[in-house]
Amino acid sequence: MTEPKRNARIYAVVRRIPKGRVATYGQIAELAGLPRQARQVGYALAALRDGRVPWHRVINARGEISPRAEAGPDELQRELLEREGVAFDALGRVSLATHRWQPRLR
DNA sequence: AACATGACCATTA
DNA sequence: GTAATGGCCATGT
Repeated sequence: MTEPKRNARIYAVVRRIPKGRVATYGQIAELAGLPRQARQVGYALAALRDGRVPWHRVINARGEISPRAEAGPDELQRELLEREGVAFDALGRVSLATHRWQPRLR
């Protein structure tokens, strides 16, 4: 219960991202019903301890892997994405136009 | 309570 | 393309 429901909502959205696709923090925030709260998404993912959530599919609006304090997870994230077929350019960026997850309306 | 920090973003110049 | 600015808000000191 140290965990707010808001986070669970965010995790639920991240879990819907299909393999081989990526989503931005702002996109997740909006889909989770928390518009303009992209930072809270990043915070929620940083606090994440649930291994069922594909956190690596969430990148920033520039198409880059957001740099963390420690350099370890960054490379892991890139490797996981490449393994799913997500391509990075020479500058370490993903083409959002190509790989961005576009959920269908309901 | 104030203040700083953080896996962010859109807008403007 | 870069830089500055405002918005957002949980968490820790």
